[in-house]
Parts: sequence; C-alpha cells; structure tokens
Amino acid sequence: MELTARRQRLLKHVVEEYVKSAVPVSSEVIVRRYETDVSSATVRNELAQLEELGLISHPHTSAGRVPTDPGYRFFVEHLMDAESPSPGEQRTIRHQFHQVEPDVDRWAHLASSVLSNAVQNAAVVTPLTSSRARSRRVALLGVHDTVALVTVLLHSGAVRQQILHLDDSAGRDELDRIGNKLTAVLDSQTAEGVARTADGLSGAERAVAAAVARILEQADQQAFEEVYYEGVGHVLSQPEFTYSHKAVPLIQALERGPMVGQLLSQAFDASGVHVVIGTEHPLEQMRETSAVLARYGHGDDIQGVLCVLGPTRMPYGRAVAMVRFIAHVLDLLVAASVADGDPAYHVDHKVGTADASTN
Amino acid sequence: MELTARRQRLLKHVVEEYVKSAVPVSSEVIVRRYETDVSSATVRNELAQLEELGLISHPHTSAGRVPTDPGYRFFVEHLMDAESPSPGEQRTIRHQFHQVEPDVDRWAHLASSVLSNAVQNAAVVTPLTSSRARSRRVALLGVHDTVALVTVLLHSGAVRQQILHLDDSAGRDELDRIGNKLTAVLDSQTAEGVARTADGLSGAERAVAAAVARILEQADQQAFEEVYYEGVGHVLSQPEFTYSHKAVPLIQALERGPMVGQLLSQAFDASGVHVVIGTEHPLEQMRETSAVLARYGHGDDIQGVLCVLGPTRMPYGRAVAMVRFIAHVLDLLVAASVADGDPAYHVDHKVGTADASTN
DNA sequence: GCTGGCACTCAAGTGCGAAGAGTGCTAGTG
DNA sequence: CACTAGCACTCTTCGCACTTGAGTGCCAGC
Repeated sequence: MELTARRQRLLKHVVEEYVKSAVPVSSEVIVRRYETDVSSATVRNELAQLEELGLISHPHTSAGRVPTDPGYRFFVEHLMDAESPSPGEQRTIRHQFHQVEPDVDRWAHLASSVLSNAVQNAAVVTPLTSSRARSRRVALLGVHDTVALVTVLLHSGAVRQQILHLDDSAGRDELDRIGNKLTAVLDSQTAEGVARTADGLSGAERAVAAAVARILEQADQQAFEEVYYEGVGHVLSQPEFTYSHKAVPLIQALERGPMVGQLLSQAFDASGVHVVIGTEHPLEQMRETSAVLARYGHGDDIQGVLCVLGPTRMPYGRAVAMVRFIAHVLDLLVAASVADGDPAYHVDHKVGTADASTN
Repeated sequence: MELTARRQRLLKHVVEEYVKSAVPVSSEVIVRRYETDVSSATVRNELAQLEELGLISHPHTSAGRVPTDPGYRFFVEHLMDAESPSPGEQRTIRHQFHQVEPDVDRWAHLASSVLSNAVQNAAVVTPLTSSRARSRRVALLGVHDTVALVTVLLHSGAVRQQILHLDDSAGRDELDRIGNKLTAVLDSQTAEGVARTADGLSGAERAVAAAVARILEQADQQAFEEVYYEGVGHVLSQPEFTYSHKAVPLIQALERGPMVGQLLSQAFDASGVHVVIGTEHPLEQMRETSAVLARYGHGDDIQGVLCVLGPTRMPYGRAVAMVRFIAHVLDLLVAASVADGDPAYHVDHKVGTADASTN
C-alpha cells in the first residue's frame, strides 16, 4: 500500500476538483474530467487505498471523496502548482502599490485588499513593526499653548504620534531644540532605553522623553494587535459557511486582533510561505480554517505578516503564489524606505517605482 | 381609527418584545407580560387596528405581529425611552477613552469597538476629518540622504505623512527651514490653495508643497473612505442572518468604505442622533438593516460620524443612547485637541480627563 | 491489473397527517 | 359601548414513511 504516482495524481485531482466545486468528488467525475483511460471501478479501488492512508475520506457511504487535512498537507507539500500571477496581474498590483507608495500607513491596508480580492478569501495583514521599536527621529509640533504633538519616526519607517500636555507653555524654538536633542540622545533606543535615559533629563525634556517611551511601548504591543483584514464577505459566500453561525468564531478571532497574533507569529519561525491547515491550528476556533502566511519586511528586525484565511477547502496554489508575490513587492517598498545605508536597495527600488517628486 | 394611548402602548410592547425575542409576538404574550388587565381578544382587536394603520404586520394568518418599518419609525419618534447608559458604564467608557487620549488615531477605532460591544451590533466610525482639510503645521524629517518624511498637522488635529524623494540631498537645517517657511505660507490653506501658492516657490520648497497638496487631497478623499467597523460577529449571530448570504451585501458595503459614505453623509444634514430604518435607506442593499448615526467633532468643519448598523429589529433606545453618549465623549476629546483659542473647552476637558504629562 | 455488473447504503426530497399556535369573528355580558 | 369567552379556521411545523438517485464496494471474468 504505497503512494504510487497514479495515486498521487488522483489525490491531486480530488483536491483540485473539490476546491473548485465544493462537492464531494466521485470516481465517475474523475474519470470523465481527468483520467479518461481507466474505468471508474479502477479509480474507486485506488481511492479506497488513499482513504486507507488517511488522505481522503467519505462523508457517508454513498458520497464522493473529500480530502482530509493530511491530504491537503500532502497536496501542498508535493502536488500543488503555485505558479506566479500572470504578468498583467503583476503589473496591476505593482501599479496599485506604486500609487500609495509615499503613504507608509496604507501599505498594509492595500495589501489586505489586494490579497483578499485575488484569492477570494479573507486576508489579514499586520503593519510593519520592529520586533523592538526603536526611535530614529523625534519632532515636536506646537498645537497650541501648552499642547504639543510628539512625532516619532521609528527605525522601521513607521511614524507614531501622541498629543502631550505640557506643564508650561513653550515656543517653537524651544520645541525644536528639545526635538533635536532627544533625536540625538534617544537614537536607536528601545522603550526601556528611553526610560533609562530620561532619568538624566530635566523638566520638559523629561516629559517628552516619557511620551516617546510610551509611543515605543505601544508600538511594541501593537505589533499584532492592529491588523488589517478584508474579504469576510468572500468567506461567507463559501458554501461551508451558508449557516453564518459557523463563521462567527472566525470573524471574532479576526476582530480581536491579539488572537490572530498567535497564528501570525508562526510566520516568524520560518522564512518563505507557510501553510497551516485546519486541525494543525493552535487555536481551537480555527480548526476548520486554513491559513497561508508569510512575513515581509527588511532584515530580521523590521517585519510584518501577510495572511490569507479561509476554509480548508482553499485554492492553496493561488494563495501561496499571491502571498509570495505581494510579500516580494512589499519587501522592495520597505527596503526603499529604510535608512540602512545599503545602496543596493535603492537601486532595486528605483527600478520598480518612480520617485514621488517626479509625479 | 385613531391612535389612542392604548394602541400606542401596544405598539410599544410589540416592538420591545419583538426586539427582545425575535419571534412574532402574539396577543397572548402581550397580555401575559404587559397588559394584564384586559383579555387577549381585546388586544387582538386593537392589534388589528394597528395593522390597518400599517404599523405592524402579519407574516401569515396564524402568526403573531411584527413591526413594520413605519411602526419602528413611530416607535423611535414617540415611544422609545433612550435613557443614558448607567453611571458605571459611563465611567468605564470614559476610562477607556482616557487611556488612549494622547493617541488621536485610535479614537475612532476604540469608538467602534466600544459601540459595537455596547449595542451588540456592528458599529462604523469614520475618523475625524475636516470637510476640507487645511494645513496647520508642516514639518520635514530627514530619513536618509535624499529621502524625507513630510508630516502635516491638519487643522482637525489629525496628522498625515508621506515619504518624499528629493532631487538633491538636504541637511537637517535646510529641512527645518523649509518646514517653517511652508508652515507660515500654507497656513490654513486647502489643497487648491496650497497648489496655487506652490507656484510662487522654488526648487525643493515646491516639491514639498506639492507633497503637502497631495496629503490634503488625500485627506479630503479619505473623509469617508477609511472607516473603522467592528461587530460583524454580533450581527451574524442575529437570527435574521442565520443564512449568511443575507449578510454578504451588508458586509461588502462595510468593506467598501465609500458605499457607507453615502449613508453616513446623512448625519451631516441634521445635528443630534439620526435613525434610518430599513426601506428608508437610499442604498438598495441595506433595505433590511437600520442605522443609528450621529456626527461628532467640533464646530461645523471638523467632524466624524458614529454609526450603529444592524437588522431593523434593533434596540433603538439603547443604540441612540450609546451613540449620543459616545459622540459627547468624543466631542470633549476633540475640543481639547483643537487649537481654537476658546479656553472653555480646556476647562471642560481638564475636568473629564487628566493631563498626559501627569501619567 | 483492469473492468463490467450488481447489490447495498445513505442523503435528500416528497407527500401526508397530526399537533399547535394564533387569529378573526360572533354572540353574549356588565 | 367596550370588553370577553368561545370556537372555527388557517397556516406552520414536525414526524414519518416512502421514493429516488448518487455513489460505493466487491466479485467474477477477461
């Protein structure tokens, strides 16, 4: 009872046909559409073998075959074709990203939108974060008398700001001075570093440094809390969710950002595209959904996660290809916006997109 | 056939009971739970009158009564009690907002979260925007050599930024100079104003001004495009959406921000809380859902919209009360962060929340 | 090793009757 | 005149038996 080439082929047909039609696939259908040179009886014998191996199963005696989670796993590992999106599609997507290129905050949002539409499933994207947020530049803008806006440019290229109420009023020059000083003093510091350094400062500087520390802390926390998701409508349209109560746990997991974090953090263990199928999920509520994920970003420190989420009956090939491609596009964008002194990235970037100033 | 006091009372009972139970309400139930001093036959006679007036209806002969859209409308207009949330609840909510007070960007997100949980329905919130975005302060942060981050503080208190690729490299002093100059020159200008002014500038200044103009334009566009929503799970749990395909149009409307814009813009016509019921919706796809909306913000120019969205069978009283209360809380927050020179707002605000600097 | 043929199983649909909920109407009462 | 008791009527819902058809499993034969 080994996994002959023909059996593998049959498994592939079962998965692909089932993903397409959502109906358990019968020996008859396989013969008609794929393996025209043998009879349905032969196929049935082979399918029985695949079932014994635990790769496919029977909802009931008189029904066709459905892949099991291990079946999908084998398919993903050995059988699937994940060819890249078509050149036309690639161009469209690159173009969309190019349009929002100067607007770092919208990358993740756009990515979730593009991904969910391309794969017709839900997509989740975390914005770019450092594993530990570090300050790169601090600026202060006066809002009015005793209120200032503290803006911190993080090493990751993201920008965060907070309103700060000052004890005394401060002029613009004073604010600029503080901003410049803190930029220098706090350079590349993490939240704890800033807190430590703040002890050596005085008065207004100290208050601002405290705000910076809060911002960094929050950025650390937010890593997986603030996620963009889209395409819930696609998932609900799938036949496995005709009764919406089945979808409720999934949707609540999506809305409660942190729950997804646990899932997404898996993407950090390995590079490349990662597939999690049904019962392989650590989260109880996701035992009937699959995820295709990959990190994007730059280096080991500055990263985000892309994820496609849907029922286990999912077009894995397409999902993997799209996730891989979009991660690649984002990698280039990120590289271009990170101050790392490596000119190679700039070249890459200039090739892919035009300068904002030439718009 | 007039609307006597008793008939109004009965209509109120029908609406409240139906909202609670989701089951058509029978004369029997009304007698048992509300009007114990008359017989069910009497109630039936009265209900028949209400039906003739078009305020309630019959799914079929042997079923109880269900409110019609005009019935809900009358209820909302004349019968509903929208008492404020309990003091404890008010405190909890104020506390939550206080915690993110310095972080303008998260207000809308938090509002949608609080609202959807309190009313157990979906909630949509647009972030604060001016009807026309105006520049208040421009700052430039060097990212690396020829790349700078243009940060614009809008009159509304929101902050936007874009990456800008410069033609020539510029030092920090030069960037500061440009930032200060543009802050002065572009003060209170809209996108068109900035574009016009830019003609008089030269070189790098012009490029930055162009970026500012783009930022303002985008802020104008985004007014209703970028919405926060939450609580889809709650809506799907309602019995009217057991078959999820009924919920798909609603969810897609939510995900496609602009479609909701049409709905939300109604909130601007009138102040106070606005209720739109089922067929009153302009959007075809929302004919079975109701919305409770209000704007929040400061003055006529700086505003956002709060909205509860769910099936017509909705706890209107509770929804109106919560929307009103949260709009009020946000009003105070916004007032405190806007530079309008009116000290009254500051006093208000200091009462409600503590300074960030005293954390 | 493959195939045709056939018995078997089970889900899904159909028709029917009984039960139950709720109404509408009518005649009767204070 | 407003209210009520009572009852016939309607329509949904549920359970049940029956039929249909898809699809399998297996076996004998090539």
